[in-house]
Amino acid sequence: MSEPNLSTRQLRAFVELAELRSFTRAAARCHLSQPAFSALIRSLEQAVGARLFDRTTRTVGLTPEGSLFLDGAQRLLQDMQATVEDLGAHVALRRGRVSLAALPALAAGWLPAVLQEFRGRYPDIELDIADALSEECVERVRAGRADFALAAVRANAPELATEPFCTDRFHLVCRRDHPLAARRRIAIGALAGHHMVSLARSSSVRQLVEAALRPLQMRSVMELEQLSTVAGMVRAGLGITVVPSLTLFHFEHADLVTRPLGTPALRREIFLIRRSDRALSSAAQALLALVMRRKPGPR
Amino acid sequence: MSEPNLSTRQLRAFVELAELRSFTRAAARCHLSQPAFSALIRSLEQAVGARLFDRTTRTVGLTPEGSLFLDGAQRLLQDMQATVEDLGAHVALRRGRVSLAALPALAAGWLPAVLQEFRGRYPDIELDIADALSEECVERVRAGRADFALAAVRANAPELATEPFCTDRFHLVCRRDHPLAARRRIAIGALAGHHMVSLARSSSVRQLVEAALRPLQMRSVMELEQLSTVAGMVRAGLGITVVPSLTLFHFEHADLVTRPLGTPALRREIFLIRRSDRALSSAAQALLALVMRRKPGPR
DNA sequence: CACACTTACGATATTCGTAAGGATT
DNA sequence: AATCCTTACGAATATCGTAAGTGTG
Repeated sequence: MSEPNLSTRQLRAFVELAELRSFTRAAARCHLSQPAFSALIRSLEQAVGARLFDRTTRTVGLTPEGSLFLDGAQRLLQDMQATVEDLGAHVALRRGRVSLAALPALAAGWLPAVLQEFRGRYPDIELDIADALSEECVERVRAGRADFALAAVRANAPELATEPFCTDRFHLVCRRDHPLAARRRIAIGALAGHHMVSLARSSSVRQLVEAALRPLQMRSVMELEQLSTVAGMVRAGLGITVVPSLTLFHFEHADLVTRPLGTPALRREIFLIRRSDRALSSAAQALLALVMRRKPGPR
Repeated sequence: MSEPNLSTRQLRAFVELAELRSFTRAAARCHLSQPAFSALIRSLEQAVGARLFDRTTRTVGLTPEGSLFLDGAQRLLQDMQATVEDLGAHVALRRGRVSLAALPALAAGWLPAVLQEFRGRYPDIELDIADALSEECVERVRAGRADFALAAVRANAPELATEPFCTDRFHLVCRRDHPLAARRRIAIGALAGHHMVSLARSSSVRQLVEAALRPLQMRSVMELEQLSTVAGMVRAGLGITVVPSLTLFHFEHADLVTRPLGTPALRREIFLIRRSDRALSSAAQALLALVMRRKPGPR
């Protein structure tokens, strides 16, 4: 009853014929022989159940019903073209949106250069970046608010997939004039007895550091929130600290030195979290590809 | 480049699959075998140049691009259906508009019953009726402001076609106590010497009456605009008048009698005027058919 | 008779359904 | 093993182009 089977070819043929008022010329524009074009128009008229053209052998003109249909046909063609082009723009990465959640350590130090390259390549794709702690990163992916995430924990929800992304070595940071600064590699035990400046106990870095140092205990524990504060403390000679390599940019200062920690190396793992039940959009795929290609190497 | 050839079948298949998330069930709804349905979806994906579904063997879901396209596909289908239905409504005379221009004599006396029948049959078709003198009737058709017209003149424009519609006998109207009222048929010559009440010289009725009576001259000529005024004058005994039969309803009064005039009958012809270069809309065709069927017979 | 659309018809392409294949639960 | 989608393939259908037909100026 209400399921006419029309094709864009029919509609385009109709519009061309309405404008050119000549089967011969309209057929040429549609790259069809004139009889085939004639049949196409006939099939359209049959599909919509109305005679759309009055053909005398000498002249072709729209019927009143045809005039009525012309508006709709043009609108439909335009809408269809716009819809398909919009889709194409997304596929071709000329448009779109990608959302990424990442640990602040990654978001501040490593990510900006990646995003700059991404924006240079796909200037019209919107970037939605969240710097969040690992748990919130995972939650954002789970809730669909992020296409994928880089976090320091594995996801345990069934609809989420976790894969290793990179490893992050722990480093000792101390003043250049500190005794430990003389060594190139430092074993964990060497930290014993030194004053430590540390982040708040809730921070994942702190938890990982504590776990790595165990059973060593820290001396003069602090509860700082910001790594830049830690850096200030260390620079002032209040102690040493241990941080993952991705955060070392906070400590780039002439008075400070950084040394890899542990043999074998002490490290934490960063994971890539994504939904397993939903494909990534083209834009997200593109960002993911770039992220993987510019993955930080082991340092 | 920008001419994707989509069909409504593809769009409908796409929407069904997006909703049912099952090739098997969606194929059934589309009355297709499952492999044929699968091919249909594949052809759509190829046409728009994007993968729209993610198929694992166990589950089917839209890709992000597919979600994007779903809105457009649904909108397109709905618009197409509405457009075709609107066209169908016009063809089926459930909707539309017809414009008719007719002489006041026809518009007042004969037309109302015709329109009433038309409206009874096609209650939702808008009627645009103009009562106008013959020249304006023709002009309205020429300008496209009327689909067709009933007038007392032939059209001479090349894009207009004129065909006879009906003939309109002239009648004498006089008081019942007038000497002429005694006769059943009255020759033209019998009018000589009687006082005449007449319309303005510009009226077509007046011109036709004068031509018909020639070389007889009228006595006590008046310049009235309205036939109802003429009727009043005749009733008052100021004279007799001659009018075409279609206007006789103005003179239906107990004191008045009407008599056919002339042997052979004195008559004017009413013509149907329409454009020859443009077809009539379905609504106009329907009204025309009814008008022809209820054509006034010779009286 | 020249032009423009329609009809006729054989050739080509597309689309269909059945049957077999492959992957996942 | 059962389910679901894809691939394979012969058959039915649709569409195409050439050529002949028809009506009009």
